Amino acid sequence: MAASPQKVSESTVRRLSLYLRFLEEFEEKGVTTVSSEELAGRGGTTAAQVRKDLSIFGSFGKRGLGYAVPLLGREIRRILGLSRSWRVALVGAGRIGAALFEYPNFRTRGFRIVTVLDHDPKKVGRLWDGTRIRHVDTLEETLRETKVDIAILAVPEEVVQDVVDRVVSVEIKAILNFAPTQLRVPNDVVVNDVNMAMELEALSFALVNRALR
Amino acid sequence: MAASPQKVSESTVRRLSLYLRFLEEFEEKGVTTVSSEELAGRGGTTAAQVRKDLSIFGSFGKRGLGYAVPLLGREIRRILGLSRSWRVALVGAGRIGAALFEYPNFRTRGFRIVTVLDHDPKKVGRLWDGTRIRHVDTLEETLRETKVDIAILAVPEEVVQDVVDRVVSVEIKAILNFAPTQLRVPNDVVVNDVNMAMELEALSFALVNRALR
DNA sequence: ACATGTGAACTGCTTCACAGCG
DNA sequence: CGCTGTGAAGCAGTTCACATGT
Repeated sequence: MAASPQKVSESTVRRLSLYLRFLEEFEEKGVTTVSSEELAGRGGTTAAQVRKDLSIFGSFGKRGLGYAVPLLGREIRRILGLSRSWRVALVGAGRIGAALFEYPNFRTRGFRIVTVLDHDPKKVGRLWDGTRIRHVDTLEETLRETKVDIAILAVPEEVVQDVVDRVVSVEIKAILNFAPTQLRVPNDVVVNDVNMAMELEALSFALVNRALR
Repeated sequence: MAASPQKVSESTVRRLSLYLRFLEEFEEKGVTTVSSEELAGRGGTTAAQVRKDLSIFGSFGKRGLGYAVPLLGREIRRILGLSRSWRVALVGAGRIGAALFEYPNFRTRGFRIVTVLDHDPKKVGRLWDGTRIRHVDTLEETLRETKVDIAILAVPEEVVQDVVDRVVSVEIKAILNFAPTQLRVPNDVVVNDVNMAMELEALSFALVNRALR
């Protein structure tokens, strides 16, 4: 049943994203049915885990057969909220901002960058693929006018908390943060961090402790 | 004591990175001692968690007092393997690669990008801040010659598995992957993924399910 | 007196194993 | 018969609470 799920762990959500990607690959190859075994085999998880993850949201499979690829794809998209498109603001048009703007996987998943803001007067006014860069001083008005749902922050760590406070003040509830700083936000706002230095540090730890495994 | 730790969870390692960052902030402010309470307060964790995390590796605090900031910083750097410097190769000099190359937090933590590789003949031969871009065809020789420890992959998903296989073939044991693909590697190789589309999808899910919290 | 270090209790995620159903 | 869906068991990570040491 597609009933209201009780509690969904962060890891389950991440795996759903993964399954969706695999399903799309299967779909391209013209595969119409997959088993939990096959879905698990592709990535780092188990068949039981796949079934548990999906069962939180309903029963999408056919016993003795498996899951219908296009149907399961649709269901996961719906669960993740990807059947609609999301309006995204990019704050910070530096190198990271530029890379993100070009990143093809955002668009294909329904994330539309409708707003770009920057501090640098030399960049303000420029057109990026049809989107005019506006000054970060106009953040509040701009985000309101362009009806932004999600803010991506690619600004220096020194200013990121200021930017967050302003983003939160216009009722934005979801933030993707690229600055290596722990943000303070009200607890109805969701923040996801992409911390590249932290990822390298985890690799460093793994290398040093390679012996004990 | 700094004895051989049994089992260290991924989350503990991530939090150590975080603590280190906070310690550096405290150090800048001239604070000489912090309690687990203060370390936890800064970021999203608890005092008990801080003490548990640290106790895996030794006892670095003084009862009744707290932790000496510079000492604990040194210890965490040692634990994470950050007392030495790591030689890093950047494969892919596109937008994401360029952003990463400029990213200041890599250098300050001892990650030195000593090698840049790209596919595009127009980019090969260029100097990026003293590092000459070499053709990805020379990957094996170049990584060996430049004694690379860690490879950062910022290449299109269509080619990433090929690149991984070649990187693995020259005995590199740590990979930071920016392509939205589950990589196949031997199990003595550690891979960390930075999947920005997945992060946005998690935000999408959170927005859709905001009601039930 | 105060904050660490740590066993014990708890919570939640993962794996197991099998009943249920096409 | 085969593979899903799921309660129960197992395991890992977190929180609690207090003994320990300065």
